[in-house]
Amino acid sequence: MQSAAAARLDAIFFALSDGTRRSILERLARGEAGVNELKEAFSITQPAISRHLKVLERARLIRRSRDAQRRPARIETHAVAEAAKWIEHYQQVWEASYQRLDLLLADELKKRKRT
Amino acid sequence: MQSAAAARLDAIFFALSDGTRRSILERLARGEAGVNELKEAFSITQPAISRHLKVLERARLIRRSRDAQRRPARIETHAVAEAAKWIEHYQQVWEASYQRLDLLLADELKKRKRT
DNA sequence: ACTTTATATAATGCATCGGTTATATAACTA
DNA sequence: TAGTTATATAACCGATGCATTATATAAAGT
Repeated sequence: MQSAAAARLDAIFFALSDGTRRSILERLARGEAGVNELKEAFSITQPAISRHLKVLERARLIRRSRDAQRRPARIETHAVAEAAKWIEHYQQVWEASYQRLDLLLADELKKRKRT
Repeated sequence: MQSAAAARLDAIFFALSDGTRRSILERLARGEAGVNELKEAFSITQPAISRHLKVLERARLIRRSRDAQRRPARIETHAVAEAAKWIEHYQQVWEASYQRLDLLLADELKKRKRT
């Protein structure tokens, strides 16, 4: 079984892998919105929007609240920060390895000059 | 039709949405590896590894080269930077909106104090 | 030429995606 | 209670995902 952290990253990156969902997030970053408002902005049906929101909710990229019949969605910042953290860590590991390689090559050059 | 940039982000985030693929990337961040070496590290079959590499290649998260029969994979840094950039931009937009909301609330408070 | 090694591809099975239409539910309104 | 509004859920469809096993290809070695 995967770790819980890995499963969360799965859900987050998967949610971000769809252009419509990223657009929804960008819309929500400017303020909360309900299903109907989003439906207008993206010309797909209401059920399609509801399902996208469910995916975003599963990844905890959004939270939903209640306002009479409306169930406005709003951004939850923690999840995307998790994704950012993974990327950052990954880049650091790569950077470290790249620098080691750099030294290795420099070393190799020195040896060749000597012989 | 989606923009080319959006399609690239789709591919990148999708590639990152699988734990095995992220692990492969982390392994590759420490140095190039061929299909067989990866197969040992992750207990899945060789065709499964080949397919994961294809997904990573499609997202341009890796490049492959040739070394006799081996086709070692290595990290390509540009793609993950694109993902990082989207996240950063998104966070900034959210931050801006959050600050506007802050001001709005502060304003609202002032009004209430006055009345 | 034959064998070995490394990898790719095809065929298959089962699950999930992303959209649709049709229908159900929940919350308010007259 | 009946009607309206906002959203959710179910059923379906065609496409795709991810794993498997079996087979093909590419490059070297003998």
